[in-house]
Amino acid sequence: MSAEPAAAYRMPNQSEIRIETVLQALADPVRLEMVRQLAKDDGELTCGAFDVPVSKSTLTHHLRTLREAGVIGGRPQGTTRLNWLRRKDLDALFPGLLDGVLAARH
Amino acid sequence: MSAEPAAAYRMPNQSEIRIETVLQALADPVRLEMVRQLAKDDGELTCGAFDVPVSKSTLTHHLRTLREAGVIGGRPQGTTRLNWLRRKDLDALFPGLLDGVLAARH
DNA sequence: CTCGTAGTACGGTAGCCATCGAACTTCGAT
DNA sequence: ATCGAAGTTCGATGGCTACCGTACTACGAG
Repeated sequence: MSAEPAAAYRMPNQSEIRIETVLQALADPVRLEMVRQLAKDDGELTCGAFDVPVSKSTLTHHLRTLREAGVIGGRPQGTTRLNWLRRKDLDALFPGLLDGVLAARH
Repeated sequence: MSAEPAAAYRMPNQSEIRIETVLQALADPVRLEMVRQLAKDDGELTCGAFDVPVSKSTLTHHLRTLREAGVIGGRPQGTTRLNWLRRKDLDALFPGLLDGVLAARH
C-alpha cells in the first residue's frame, strides 16, 4: 500500500559521500570493472548491459553497493534501470581519484 | 642458516603494483588513517609511531598489507623499522589517486 | 652476557560479504 | 488479462580478514 520508492532508489547526496565507503566499493574487482564500463563514453547502462561474470542477483547487490557508496546513480526506465557514474560529485570531493583509478592498466 | 631477509621485507616493484590490491589496501579505515599520517610532511614513521587504535600485532598486519600492495615501503633501522609512502610510484601508475584520497575531508 | 625495546610470527575467533538459486514484483506488449 | 522480460529480495553458505594475545626474534645499551 503506497509502498515507498524501494530502498533501491536511495543514494547519498554529495555531502554524504565518504571516502572510506567509496574505496570499499571500488575495491571489489567486479565492481571496479563495472565502473570501468560505465566510464566508457560517459554513458548509461542498464543492469543487464554490464559484462561481468556474476549472477543477476549478485549484480544487483554490486549495483546497490556502488549506489549507496555514491559512486553511481540510477533511475528506473520502463522495466529496466539506467545506471551512470557520478563523476561530477566524485571529482568535486576527491579530485583525481577516479581518473587515477581509471588510468590503471588492466 | 643464513636465514632469508624475512617475508616482511618483500614489496612489489612498481610494475607489479595492481590497482585492485591498492584499493583493497586503502579501503580499511585503520590503514587509510596510517596512510594519512605517512602523507603528513612526507616523512618516515616507525611502526610504533602510528597513532591507531589497534594492537601491535594488528598494526604489523596492516603494515604488511600496505607494503605488499605497494602502497608503502619499509627499511629496518636498528631495532626499529622506517615506513614511508611510495608516493612517486603511485603517482606514476595512478596519477591523481593518492591526492584525491588525501583530499577527502575526515 | 643480560636485559629491554621494537617488531614479527602464529593460532584462533568473530564478523563481514561475495556468491548463488529461487521466489517475488513491476512494467510493457500482445 | 496474460505473458515475458528486467530487476529486486530473501535466505543460506563459504571464504576472507581484522583482530587479539602469546611466543619469538633481533638489535642496542649497559
